[in-house]
Amino acid sequence: MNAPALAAGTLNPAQLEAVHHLSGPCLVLAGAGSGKTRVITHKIAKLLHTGLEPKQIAAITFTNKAAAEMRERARALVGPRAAKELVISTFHSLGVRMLRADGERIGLKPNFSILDSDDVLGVLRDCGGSSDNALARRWQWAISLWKNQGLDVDAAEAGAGSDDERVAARVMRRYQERLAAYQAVDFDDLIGLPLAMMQRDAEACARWQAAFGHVLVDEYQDTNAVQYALMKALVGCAPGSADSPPGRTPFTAVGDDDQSIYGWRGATIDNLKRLPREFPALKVIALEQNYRSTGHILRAANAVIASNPKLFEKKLWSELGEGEPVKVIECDSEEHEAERLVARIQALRGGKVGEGGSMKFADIAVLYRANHQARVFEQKLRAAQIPYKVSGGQSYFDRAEIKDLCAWLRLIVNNDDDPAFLRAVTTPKRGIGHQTLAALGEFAAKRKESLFEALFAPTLAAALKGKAIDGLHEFGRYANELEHRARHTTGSEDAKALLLQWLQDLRYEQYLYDSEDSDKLAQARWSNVLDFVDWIARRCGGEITQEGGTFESERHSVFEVAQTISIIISIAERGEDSDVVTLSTLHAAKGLEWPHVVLAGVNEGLLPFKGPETKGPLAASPPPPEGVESPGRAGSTQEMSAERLQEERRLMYVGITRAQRTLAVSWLKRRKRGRETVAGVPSRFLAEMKLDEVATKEDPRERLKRLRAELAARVQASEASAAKATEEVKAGAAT
DNA sequence: CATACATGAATTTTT
DNA sequence: TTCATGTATG
Repeated sequence: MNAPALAAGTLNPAQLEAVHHLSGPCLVLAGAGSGKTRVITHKIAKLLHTGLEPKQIAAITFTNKAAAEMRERARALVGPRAAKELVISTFHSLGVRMLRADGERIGLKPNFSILDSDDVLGVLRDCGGSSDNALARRWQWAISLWKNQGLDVDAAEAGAGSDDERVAARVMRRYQERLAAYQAVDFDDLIGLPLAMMQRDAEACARWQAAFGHVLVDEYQDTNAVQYALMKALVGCAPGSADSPPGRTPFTAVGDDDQSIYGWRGATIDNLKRLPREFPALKVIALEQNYRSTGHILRAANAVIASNPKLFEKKLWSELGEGEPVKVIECDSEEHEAERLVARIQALRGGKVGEGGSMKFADIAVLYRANHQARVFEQKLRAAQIPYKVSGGQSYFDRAEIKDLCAWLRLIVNNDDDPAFLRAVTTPKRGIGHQTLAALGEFAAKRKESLFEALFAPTLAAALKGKAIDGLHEFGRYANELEHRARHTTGSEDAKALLLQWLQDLRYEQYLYDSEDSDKLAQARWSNVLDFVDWIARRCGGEITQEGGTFESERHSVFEVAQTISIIISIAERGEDSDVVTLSTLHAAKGLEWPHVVLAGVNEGLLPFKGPETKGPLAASPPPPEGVESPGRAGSTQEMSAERLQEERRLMYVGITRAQRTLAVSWLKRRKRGRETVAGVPSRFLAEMKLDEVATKEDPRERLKRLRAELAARVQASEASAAKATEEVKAGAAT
């Protein structure tokens, strides 16, 4: 992917300018497919060349995947030694690094733990005294948005406009107290607390400002207010250092306002608007040559985005020729859409669409607005025996069995991590039930201690029955022992032995088989667990055997590895190289590209998305009074806000610009709405694409072929399922 | 009253 | 797909 059309090592004039502007603040407006990663990596190389140490260069991204990719690209340019030392990390990892080093200055123990969003949800349910998941999730969203805007509890409370918001603010106050008691932080704190630390502690602030000689920020348009503040603090705009500015650290922000699609989670384009004002010396460079798409595709993209107000003028062009016209596909229903799509994929495979010969499945992507749209496509692709993957499927680390084990690791790393304690103490079940834990919780709360600390209090005996106490003590002793061993076990071999022993102690495998009614599922989970063990063990270093020999790498204790666990990337998306069609949401597709792209469900209401009601985190707008019909139902009377519409338009723009060679856009003439089907309206964005040739109707011959293929697929599918069924019966009989 | 099953509805996502 | 709600049954 991202194959540059230029000869290796060559940059176009705009790219060169961006790379060579080293002395001051620089904003690179990188249009889609304009070679932005190239610019960043070349700039890193250039900075090294001018004498900066690798560890003085910070490149900040949003995802671990992007960071890994960037390091990889940099490695090709500057070699493995330098690449390894470059500080290429996400905002969050950088935050962790800062807090582990200096968190104590704001009262955070160095071994604080990081709550993932499920943990947070649990704590919030607890704090709010509600078992309603949906409600807790709204609180979670609201609190996260507040934090992303840099608001603390007091500010949130003061700004709360509705009753719902006041409740959320109250829950937030208790939530923050809990976090402090647990010595835990949530993901948003990983940005906010380092910022607070720099603002409150001049010494640490100066040290971090001196640490970097240049700061690069990728996907700058996705930054939120707090991330921007942290960036400014790092480059020397923090209040604490105003008296002695020895010159700010130069920085490079790279982004594209036309691809800003995360406003709903706190990203703000204000950060782009403010940059020229707050850094008058800012050099703005636009990258407008596109190396990805052909003329028809690019023209459609430009035409759509032209309807948005412009922050910076920018128009993409390419030298790749006109290519194929964009195709519009009209469909009778979602099923019909999926079938026509399958037909198209088969045609592409046969080399009948576009000029190219045999296409790989991996060259094709189907993009849509909302996850649930994938369902029909999956069904039809399976029926046609076309391999596919769905992006954004739940990550490896979301799986229950992995979370179980992570809870144990978190607990030994930070004994005060109560959510981890609760999960670990109950998995596997060891006869410690709700009663016991509730009593322990009350006891701990009274003493303002964590659950684990309370465990060994001599006075606990008064609150609990002897048997319960014994169970708890047994658990506590074991956790302590495990912690001790984890601290002193290094190297992958010993680590693996320790971890396997631990699983045996827990009888975890047995537990999986007991709690899962299908043995097959239990088996799959157990194999996940073993993968996890291997993965941790590998990170403990020591002798590693790889192709090409055996290496001695730096040794880490299991304890150290466990400390980093919640922030580390999931096991790389294995099987990424396999030849499968991609199904993805538009959001998840950002930054990726395919030779052939289909945008599905480009309907009014779906692509400029319009929910049943206007939504904010807490705007679960109360139902209108009896007899009053609220606007914005089936009839599209209620207009969405201009901001919202513009973000939807940018989403469309992102979708279009994912395509390299061919693009098809499909929409539904009829949509199901509850029980009845209603007429579908093509998205306004379709008209905005200003396509001149439109081939919308299904050709009768194509239709015949599709029907025949569909029939064959059904026969095949039923045969396959029959075969599978008999096999399962056989397998069942065997066991 | 609690559990089992069916039915329907569904923004977008990372850390 | 998942999640929550409603109905029917014990």
